[in-house]
Amino acid sequence: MSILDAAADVLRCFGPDRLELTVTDVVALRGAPKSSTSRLLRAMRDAGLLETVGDSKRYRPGILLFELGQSYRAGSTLVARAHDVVSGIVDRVGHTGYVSVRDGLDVMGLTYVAGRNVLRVGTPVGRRLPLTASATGRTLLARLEDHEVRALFPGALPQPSPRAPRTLDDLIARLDGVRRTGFAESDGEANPGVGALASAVGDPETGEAVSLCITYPQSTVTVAERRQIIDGLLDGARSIATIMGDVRCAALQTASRPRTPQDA
Amino acid sequence: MSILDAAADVLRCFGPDRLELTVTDVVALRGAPKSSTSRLLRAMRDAGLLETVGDSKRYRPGILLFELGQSYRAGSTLVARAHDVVSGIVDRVGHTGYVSVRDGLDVMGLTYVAGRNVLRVGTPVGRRLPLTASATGRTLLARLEDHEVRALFPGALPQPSPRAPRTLDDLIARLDGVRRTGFAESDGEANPGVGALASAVGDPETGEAVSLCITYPQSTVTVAERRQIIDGLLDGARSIATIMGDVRCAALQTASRPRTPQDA
DNA sequence: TTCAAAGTTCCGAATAATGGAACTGCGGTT
DNA sequence: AACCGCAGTTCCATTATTCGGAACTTTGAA
Repeated sequence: MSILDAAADVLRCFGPDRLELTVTDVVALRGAPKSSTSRLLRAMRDAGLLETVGDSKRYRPGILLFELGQSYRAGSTLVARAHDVVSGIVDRVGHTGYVSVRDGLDVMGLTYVAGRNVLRVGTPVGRRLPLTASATGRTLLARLEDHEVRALFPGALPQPSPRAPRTLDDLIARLDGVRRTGFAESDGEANPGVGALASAVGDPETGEAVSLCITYPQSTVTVAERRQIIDGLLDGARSIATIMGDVRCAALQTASRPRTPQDA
Repeated sequence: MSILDAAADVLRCFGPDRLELTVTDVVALRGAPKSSTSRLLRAMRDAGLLETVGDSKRYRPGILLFELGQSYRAGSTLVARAHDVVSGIVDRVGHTGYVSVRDGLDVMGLTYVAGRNVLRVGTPVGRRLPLTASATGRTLLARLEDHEVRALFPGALPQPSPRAPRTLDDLIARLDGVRRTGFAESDGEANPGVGALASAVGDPETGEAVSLCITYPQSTVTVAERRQIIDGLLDGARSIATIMGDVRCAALQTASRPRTPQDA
């Protein structure tokens, strides 16, 4: 194993729940000898990948990584366009929106637009959601072929919530719904009481795909608003798909005018 | 030079203007042999530090770095507190605010709160501003001893704008003003037509320090608003300083009631 | 098809990484 | 004060990686 892999491995030890790590923490998490770990962490600090908190002992990701994280977002015009669309919908309906991408079996929030409403859904930026149990995740899965989806889940489906799809066949059926209607809906799956509507677009050039999502406390959303959100998402996804030449965009399957509200 | 330093060096080649890089780009930027560079970039990709765009050729920072960048912010309760304070001021005055930290001779935006006003200042998150030519930078410099400031600038001062301090003595005089009044003001320095007010606090425990800043188009700010912003910043900085036990906070020097508006 | 530029692979030489053991520094305890 | 235990660091010979020049392959344009 190269020291680079080891370094990346160390970086992966950090997370929302592990913001700072000591040498022994990393030893416990990775099982590497402590001499190597001690040297590695110091080398990473000297290189600027990590910082020591205060004088010493505890390490955390360096500001260099923060800076690069920013350019990760900026690097994608697809993300920027999606963000603009979501932003417009948020302005109209007042609910919170965000843009996210698939990473492995999770979906990760990239950008966030706070709504005007008093009851707001917290920022999902940098947070992971299970791919199968979120509207946003299913819109991204719906862009894959069924056999690709099956290949992603060789074992049992993760079951983070009772309302999430239980079996692979269950999931595939819902993905089919997403492909027909152009959007996906979550009904308090990832967070109880929180609903979400989402639609995905991709850039065939680079292969990247993002999901546009609006979330809201389920108690506060009206039927008319739901309709408005769906229309906004579909129109937005469609316009981006047209610009980028994304033929796989599910929203394109949907005629621009009439649409039957149908679970997806 | 260890491969870790080389890798960090490569990461530093990315920036707002250089979102994607090829092997030859990196060769040109770092002067390293292209065989080594080719291998290095691939190793970094295999480790997950970089991603290749589309199928190949161009590299950009990986999602791992984005994720870590998020926890950089979340790791600091000081940043969170500062963000809350700034957020409150933004709610009251409608202008844009942000929280930033010093990194070398620059100041870097960490969080951003968009104002309600039509004329908004764009997001500075992940952006660098020169330390000497920004309100935010000078509040952070004012926390250092004069000799430490002199040590930071062995050569001539960077002169990004005609309104920025020209000489070291000039700068030190202004820092003294910051220490007395508790805040710093920028008068179209970093961006023409854009004013800013800032105040800094630190956490003596960890040694980290952040600057709270409100920016606005100079044409739209009234005298009363300016007063309101300054009061908000000073009160906020003072309350955080009290919680954290930061005796060096310049805002503490200022009595809670009367204050003479004075450039800083 | 040809060509130049960009990228990759190969190689021995040079360098850096490894992990066990010994060492240091720091609290807390007897 | 001396002792203990824990976290972290340093040392060392061994081992494995990395290095950069040159040769090779791929790419994209003419």
